[in-house]
Amino acid sequence: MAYWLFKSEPDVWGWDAQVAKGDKGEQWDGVRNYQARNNMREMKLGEKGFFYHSRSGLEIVGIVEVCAEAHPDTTTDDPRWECVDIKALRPFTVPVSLDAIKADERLSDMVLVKNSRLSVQPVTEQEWQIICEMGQTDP
DNA sequence: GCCAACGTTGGC
DNA sequence: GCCAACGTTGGC
Repeated sequence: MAYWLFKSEPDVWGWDAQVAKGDKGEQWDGVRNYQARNNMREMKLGEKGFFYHSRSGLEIVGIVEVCAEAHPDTTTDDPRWECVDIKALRPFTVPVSLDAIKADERLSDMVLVKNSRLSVQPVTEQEWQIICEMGQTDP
């Protein structure tokens, strides 16, 4: 069981928008980066990920679940781009800020810290546990 | 809003 | 296949 992290600008597509889609979820479209796409191809039904607000949020605000595996991105005719569907699972009791993540030595290898530009990224099980604890939320 | 870092494109 | 130019992302 792998864990993931999805980044989005809250002004464009935030947690509230994701929650509003309910259990059907929504495709994570618009990704035009091979690394991010490859990560989505790896995702299996039922795997979980963090939902992170970039730019004007800079914090992890909730947990999402993959509810459809990789399929063509319907927002483009270019067959190279695929995406998964995700649905909101539960919000964090306490959002976990980028500052808090950077301040924790155990999280210094996180992709979020090392490669801030990757919008869909893997999270290790250890990182998953630590961050859920920080957010006072069930993993 | 700025700009560094990174990814992609395209001419050679 | 290299690399300069360009576009985008995202922290600050």
